[in-house]
Amino acid sequence: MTQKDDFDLREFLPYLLNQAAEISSQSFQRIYKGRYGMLRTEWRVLFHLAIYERMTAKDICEKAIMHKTKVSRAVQRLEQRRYLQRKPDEKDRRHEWLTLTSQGRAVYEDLRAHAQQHDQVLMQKLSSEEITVLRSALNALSQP
Amino acid sequence: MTQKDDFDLREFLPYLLNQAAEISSQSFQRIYKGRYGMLRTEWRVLFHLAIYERMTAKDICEKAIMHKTKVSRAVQRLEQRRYLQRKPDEKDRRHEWLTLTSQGRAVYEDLRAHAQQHDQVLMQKLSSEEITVLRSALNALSQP
DNA sequence: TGGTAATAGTTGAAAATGTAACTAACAACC
DNA sequence: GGTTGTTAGTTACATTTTCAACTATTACCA
Repeated sequence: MTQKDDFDLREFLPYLLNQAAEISSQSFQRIYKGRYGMLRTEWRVLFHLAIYERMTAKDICEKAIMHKTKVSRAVQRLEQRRYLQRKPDEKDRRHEWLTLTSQGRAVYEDLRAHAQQHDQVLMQKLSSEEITVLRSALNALSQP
Repeated sequence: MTQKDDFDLREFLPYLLNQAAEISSQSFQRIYKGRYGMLRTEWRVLFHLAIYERMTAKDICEKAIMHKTKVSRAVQRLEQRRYLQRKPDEKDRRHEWLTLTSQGRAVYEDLRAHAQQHDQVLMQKLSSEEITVLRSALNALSQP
């Protein structure tokens, strides 16, 4: 099993990004899954609602770049657990405004603390210059 | 929908990495899916076999950090399409050596060309310094 | 006004993934 | 040599995701 080809997978950005994303997500997954039985889609929706306070499912789709069926199902499950509330828009009843309940916010606060701690651990693998450049590069790559 | 919280999702590495990985993978996905009906797991296995020539499924699991059931199923599908061949190890018949067929190599060559082109496009969003730092940071984060 | 198009969100079936249990082959130890 | 443990890989079943079709509501425009 020796490398033959001149093409190196470890230079191919989509591959590298996926690898890093996968690995760095795993330990955080253990937290939200272990503590609250949540899925990746669910913590993402929860975090967006905590940060932006009041959004429609559509808003979340756009911000989080998630398909609407994913969001729809995540919202359903978060609602079942009483982490969020829905309220139809008065003017346009196709829209539904979503907000966290106090219970949902409590879960967020807990997960956020773990997220920040988790980020600290990840960043220990990098120099502060690397962190700055990494963040800006990732943001640049995240623009479609 | 205004930002409230002091915690910024765009600083949280697992989130950022996922976002960047997702977006940067999409246009490449259109290629391998559109041209060969392949899945993400499949092109990964194909590329590993092209680059390392001769591996067992176990080797691929380790290199690509993929679960063995994913690899097993990807290998099955690649075999059905005659992109690879299996040959049991003489000495230890638990091992199976996997190699690409000429057809598989042809598919690889085609996809590799597209991958490199795709990488060029992605890198246009970044400065050359950013690219260097990004690659090394991603490699560091990929070590579990 | 009425008819067509567009939008927000949901649902059901099919495809993919994850988890755990399984088979087959080898190793190690008594 | 037989028992027990380990390893490579597959299979079965449950959970998620994807894709396309659907409902309900609003917008557009002749």
